[in-house]
Amino acid sequence: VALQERARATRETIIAGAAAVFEESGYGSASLSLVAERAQVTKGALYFHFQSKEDLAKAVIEEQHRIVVQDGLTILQEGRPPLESMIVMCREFGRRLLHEPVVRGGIRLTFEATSFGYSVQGPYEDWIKVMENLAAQAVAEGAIRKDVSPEALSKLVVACFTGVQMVSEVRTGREDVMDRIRDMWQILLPGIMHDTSADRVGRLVGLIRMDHTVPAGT
Amino acid sequence: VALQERARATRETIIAGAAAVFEESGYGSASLSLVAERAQVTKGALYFHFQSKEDLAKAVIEEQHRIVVQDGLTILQEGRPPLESMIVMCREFGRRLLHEPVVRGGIRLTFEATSFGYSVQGPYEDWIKVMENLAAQAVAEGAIRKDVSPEALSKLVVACFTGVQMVSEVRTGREDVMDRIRDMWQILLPGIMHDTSADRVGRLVGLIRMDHTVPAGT
Amino acid sequence: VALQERARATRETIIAGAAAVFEESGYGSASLSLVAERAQVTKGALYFHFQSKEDLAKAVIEEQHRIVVQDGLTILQEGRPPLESMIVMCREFGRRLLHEPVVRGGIRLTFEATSFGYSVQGPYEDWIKVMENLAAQAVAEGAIRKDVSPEALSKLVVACFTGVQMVSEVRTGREDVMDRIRDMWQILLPGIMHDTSADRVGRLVGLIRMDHTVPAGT
Amino acid sequence: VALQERARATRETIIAGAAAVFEESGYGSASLSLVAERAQVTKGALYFHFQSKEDLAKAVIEEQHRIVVQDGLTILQEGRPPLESMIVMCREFGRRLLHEPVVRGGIRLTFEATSFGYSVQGPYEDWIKVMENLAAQAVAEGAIRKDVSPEALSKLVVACFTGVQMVSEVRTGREDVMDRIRDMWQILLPGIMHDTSADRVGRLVGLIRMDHTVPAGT
DNA sequence: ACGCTCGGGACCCCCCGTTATT
DNA sequence: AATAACGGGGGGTCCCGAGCGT
Repeated sequence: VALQERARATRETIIAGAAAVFEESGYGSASLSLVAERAQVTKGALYFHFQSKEDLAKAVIEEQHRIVVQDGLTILQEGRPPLESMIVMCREFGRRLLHEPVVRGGIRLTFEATSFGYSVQGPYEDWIKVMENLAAQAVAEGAIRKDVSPEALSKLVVACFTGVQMVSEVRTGREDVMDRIRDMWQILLPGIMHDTSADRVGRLVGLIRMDHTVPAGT
Repeated sequence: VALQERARATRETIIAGAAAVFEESGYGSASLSLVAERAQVTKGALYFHFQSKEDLAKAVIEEQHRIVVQDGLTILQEGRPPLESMIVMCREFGRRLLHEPVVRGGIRLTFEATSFGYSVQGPYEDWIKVMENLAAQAVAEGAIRKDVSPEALSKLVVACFTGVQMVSEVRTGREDVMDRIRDMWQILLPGIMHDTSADRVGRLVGLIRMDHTVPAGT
Repeated sequence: VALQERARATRETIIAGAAAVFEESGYGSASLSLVAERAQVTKGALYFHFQSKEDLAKAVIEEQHRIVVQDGLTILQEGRPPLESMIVMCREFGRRLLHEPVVRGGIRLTFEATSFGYSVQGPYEDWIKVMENLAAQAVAEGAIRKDVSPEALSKLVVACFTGVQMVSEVRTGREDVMDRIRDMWQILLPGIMHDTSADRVGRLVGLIRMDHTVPAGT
Repeated sequence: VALQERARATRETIIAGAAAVFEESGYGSASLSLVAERAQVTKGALYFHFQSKEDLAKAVIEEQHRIVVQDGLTILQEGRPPLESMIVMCREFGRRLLHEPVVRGGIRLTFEATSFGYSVQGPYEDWIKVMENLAAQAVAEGAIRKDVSPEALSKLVVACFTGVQMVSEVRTGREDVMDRIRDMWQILLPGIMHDTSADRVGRLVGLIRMDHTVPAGT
């Protein structure tokens, strides 16, 4: 098992290196030589753990998805009100994009998935589904107005978050991403909430702060 | 001058071919050989008009920007109410993404700009600025509520549109992009308008239909 | 004829530029684009005057040969003693190598003649023949000993000069070429002259000084 | 270690092929494809052993230098009189130029070193130094006259040999190189030796014959 | 006559993603 | 899992000619 343990560690090192290189260069422009160098591994090791460049890219995406899903589950288990959960999930995802290279690389690969043979529909459907459930609960609870379609809202939240994060990347290298996420909810909430008092909106928006601690574990 | 005319035509053919290839494969995985083949041009011609692959990618992005800016100017000249202009701009951009290969390719390249050496901040700032002006006018007019920040709103609209379009690409190959744009405004408008009556909101959202004709010229 | 005059000037400009580029890069690594740029001429002009890269290289060699032959004739017409003529010819060739780009380029091309299809035997035979005649005269005159073969001596002088100049190029960028030519004769003369008194040798060697004027015309 | 052995063999095969191609075409006109073909190796192998064309050219030069230096050491160890050693070294170098492709290629590259980024001063200084030591010893011994400068003589011998060999290459494809080397010493010796009797000179010049065996090993 | 614009293909060097062999 | 080697294009660009001005 000691060997297996070492293999697992190597594998993760490679994924981390690959994520970094893919994030910088994109799939097509990334070179496995550079990945090997970054991960302090020979190409032989690389090909021992992954069948191909595609395979490696998929592994990065999957690892990224795993991390984000794990974050989501943690939040769900905290038993917050559903609308609050939606907001906190965006916050945590934003944080991962700021600090977790694997997530950064995975996200870039997600939008280059046609460069290799990979469908990223699954992860998106997953995330939309989670948001839709929360939205429906929030409507049932009365936090969100009854004339708001949970389906349309969930899709919008996911899309809007995606765009906010990407435009932040392009404009500021994601420096302002947390601020933009807060602005997003600041504008979205008055359009969907039942009680649009500045107080209630402000309390929810206030959940998005940069000085919160990152949840432990990956 | 006949020569110059031929050269211009060749250049445009190449840009069109390049846009198509870049859209399919992304920057790094695109091959100039394929571009040449697609554009029915030899590498010699390609080399005559563009110094490098980077140069070609930049030309595609710039051509895309040119088209979109032109669309925006046309809309501004139609003298619509500002909020309506914002919505119509999104609609027209969406249409371009559906039907104009150069715009599709340019947009993909925009998000891979770190693969080659190019800053795409400019175009984004431009677009945000236009939106901000319109938003400020709409606030002044009374269409948008006074407690909505034109700055934050414009950034959100641009980011949200970006995300909507990208997620639509990933999920449905952009088949549902016009619907998602309509949903976006359907949810945004009640949060920012002064008069949120279903009637007023509905009339604005109704501007986004697929059966409108595309404005002539590129 | 005015046009022809312009053409001739252009042609010579091109040869000068080509010589410079060939000297720096060698035949194979030289690019006609760079030649055109150096000569401030378009590729069209270049191809009007020369059929091919080979053709251009040959033109440079021939121009170089023409210059050197012209120098030789001038020296012969000065009516010096034959051994003195041999020495002065080496001196003048050395000067050309220091100051005349066409000669520098031509010489480099001479030793890369197998890279393009060109035989440089002719120029060498010419030069050896001239030297052989002078050597024979010097023997007849009694300046050179009778047991020295004019044939062998002439070949050696040409070869030795060639080597001296090339090694000087490699070692010092030809900075010390005149000194090395003087050393060459300093060592050669005592082995071939009839009267090897330091005085006579010194007088001949003294002909090689850098402060002489270059013969006018090219 | 078996692997390393194979790699070493491959590397040497490549160098040999490269030397042959460089000799025929010169650096700039040589193609790595042809090198690979000649050496019966794929481009991948070539890239594995050498980083670039420049790198390959340098390796050829260095291998050539190694061979020649080795020859020189062998001769020094034979304990001949110094002047004889100088002559025998020229003879052996001449033989290498006739029969050893790596040396032929290396020498051509030496004079095209500005085509790639390489300084060949080192090898020349080395050789001059060796010759200078021998010349000084010969002067001390009384074989060479005291008024001959070892420094100037060594430079001339190296330069003269270089020229003799290059002119022989240009004029006869090096067919007559051994004869020209003999002529060179035939003319040089009477100018530098103490005892210029035909007997002594003839015995030394007689060392240069083509029917001697080549020293074993490379 | 002289020259330039534009484009045609053919490689070239590089190096990449991959596979044997050990 | 490291060493060694495989081929196949990758982007680039070179040499050159067709066609049009002047």
